Amino acid sequence: MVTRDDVAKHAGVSVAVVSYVINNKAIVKEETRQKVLRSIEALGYNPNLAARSLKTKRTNQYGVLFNNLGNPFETGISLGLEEKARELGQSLIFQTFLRAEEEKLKTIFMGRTDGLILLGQSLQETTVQYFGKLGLPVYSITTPVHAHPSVRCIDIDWYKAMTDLLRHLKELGHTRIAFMGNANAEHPHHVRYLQFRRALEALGLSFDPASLMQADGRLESAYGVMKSHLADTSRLAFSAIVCANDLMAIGVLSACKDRGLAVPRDLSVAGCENILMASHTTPSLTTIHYPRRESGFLAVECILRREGGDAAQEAAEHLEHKLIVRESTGECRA
Amino acid sequence: MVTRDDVAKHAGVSVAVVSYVINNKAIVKEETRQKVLRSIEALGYNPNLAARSLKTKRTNQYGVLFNNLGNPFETGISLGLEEKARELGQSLIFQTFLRAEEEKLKTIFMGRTDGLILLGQSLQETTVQYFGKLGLPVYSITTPVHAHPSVRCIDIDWYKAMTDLLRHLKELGHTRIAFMGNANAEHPHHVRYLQFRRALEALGLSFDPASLMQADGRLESAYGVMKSHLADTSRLAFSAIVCANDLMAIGVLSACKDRGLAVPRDLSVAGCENILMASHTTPSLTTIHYPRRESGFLAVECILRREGGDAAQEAAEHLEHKLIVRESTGECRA
DNA sequence: TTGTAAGCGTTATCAA
DNA sequence: TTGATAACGCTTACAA
Repeated sequence: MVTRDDVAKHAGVSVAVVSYVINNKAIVKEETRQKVLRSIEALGYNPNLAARSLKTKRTNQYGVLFNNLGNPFETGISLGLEEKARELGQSLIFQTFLRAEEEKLKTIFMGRTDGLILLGQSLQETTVQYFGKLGLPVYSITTPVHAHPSVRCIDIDWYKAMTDLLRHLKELGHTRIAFMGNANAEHPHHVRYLQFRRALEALGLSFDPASLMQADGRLESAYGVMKSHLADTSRLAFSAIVCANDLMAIGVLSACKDRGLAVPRDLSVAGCENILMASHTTPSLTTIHYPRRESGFLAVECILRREGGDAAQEAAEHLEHKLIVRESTGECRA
Repeated sequence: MVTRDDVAKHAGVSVAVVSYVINNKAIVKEETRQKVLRSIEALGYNPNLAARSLKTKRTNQYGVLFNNLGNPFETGISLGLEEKARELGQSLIFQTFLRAEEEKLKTIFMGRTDGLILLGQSLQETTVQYFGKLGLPVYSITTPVHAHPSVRCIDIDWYKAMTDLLRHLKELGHTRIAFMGNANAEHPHHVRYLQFRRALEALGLSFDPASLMQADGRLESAYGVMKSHLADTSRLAFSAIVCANDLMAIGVLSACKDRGLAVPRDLSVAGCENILMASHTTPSLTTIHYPRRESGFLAVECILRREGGDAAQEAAEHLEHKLIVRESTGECRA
């Protein structure tokens, strides 16, 4: 390996000067600077990042915890994260978050990371404190970590989003609207459920608890839940269903197809997130667009500047959702 | 930050002993070992990974270069990589590969990586040599880097896979079969195209050059190409089409739907890879299953053991594809 | 079985 | 404007 010492020797200067040149300290005489640069080029030298990190206490690496990269929603955010990180000269370490291995995070990231970005997880008290003590900022996309105000959250305004979607359904004549998703407090979809309920109420519609379809976010899960629901029920208690994400909506579509239910004639189906597939299903899916790339951008920008909560929150307010009306929602005929 | 020195002081031993304990050197007396462990626990100590890397020249990190994580195929492989890496205590740095920034890889990964895993890219001569000189192994999934035998490639046997698929189509009576994909030599789909042609020939079928539909792998691209092809053509010159990946096949399905072409009645459509969506389109998609997770496993296992080419190649031969017949292919009626 | 001390490749302080 | 040199936190001979 070519080290800075080799460069110094080759250029006939001291090791310090090489450092100065690399780090663009202005003090170096242009002539020596060129000499050093030529040596760097000639030897093919690249600074050892581990050594630099050790000295500077800065890694230019961030840990990204995801639940399931197979979910195009998380993937979309990751793409935004990666793009912005690269632009700003930062690297990302991607890891599946496993609750059982939360403790390991401390070990894995020690001295290797300048902060953490969560894609919907809720860390434990002690973990957050640990990183806080180390001065490592933690940002969360989509899921507020209520217990820890130090963890900043980046998300769209789900109340507004749900209001847009429900108003659309109401205008089509729907009054009995179901919800599919995981409504438990620890789940990332909890916020969506809560705001769905709030928006529903604000529009003067009531919610039948029996119309809460618990599914875990995966397509197969939604498919299974809907299929057995349709098997058990002679007549649906709702004319429209809002799914916490598009994957589940697609699962619902599949189940309806299997059971001979026509969408949107017999049932209107809406998703959230607007993943690519949402526009290529049959029928195509009405959904709420979530600015995934932009939220990734924002997270990296904020964490790099270590901006306090206010700035992040303010920026997050500019994260705009958008109602996308397609074929899967139609007039209520029931 | 708590360092090893703090632990040593707290436990009343020398720094070396702390290291011995951490690295499980057997020589430490059980009593002192416990004492040290208690101190580690009490202080909440975790070894600084940058410092360790600097000393040991081992990072337990691997760089993963992808083209587009938005593609579920790459995502699937990444999930396999991540799962196995975590199991083996390794971390992954994910980066989009940009040809224009290939040079930067040397800088970004210097001293921070034990090797590179490519998801379909072809690195330049100099880059490969650079990493070779550093002793960093490079593995490629799906795309052989012909110029560099040192870069090991992990892939399924596309000749066999295409033969299975084409035999299926032939049995349905198809003789005029189109191909959609990027057939250029540098593109990851090139292998699929080549083996498609070989398999076609081996089955005694001929290929009409006009039936090569160039699309870049994305759904939208395929959709556009197919749509304009259908607009320009009064009568299709083929009765079946094989797409180099499922995304494009889904785009073709969309285009057919838009143009009022019934699949598989008017046209049989097949994809490759068997992504999740392939079983949820209308009609569902006939395709070749690619063991994405397994190929990710294999890549990490091989790169960790720094296994030579033969072992990797042999292992890769156990990577089994599988023909999945669904609704999108049917009897030839033309 | 434990301790001392020399590095790993940097950065940064302080003199020169 | 440059050059010594002391860290950074760790591993690992080698000595004790």
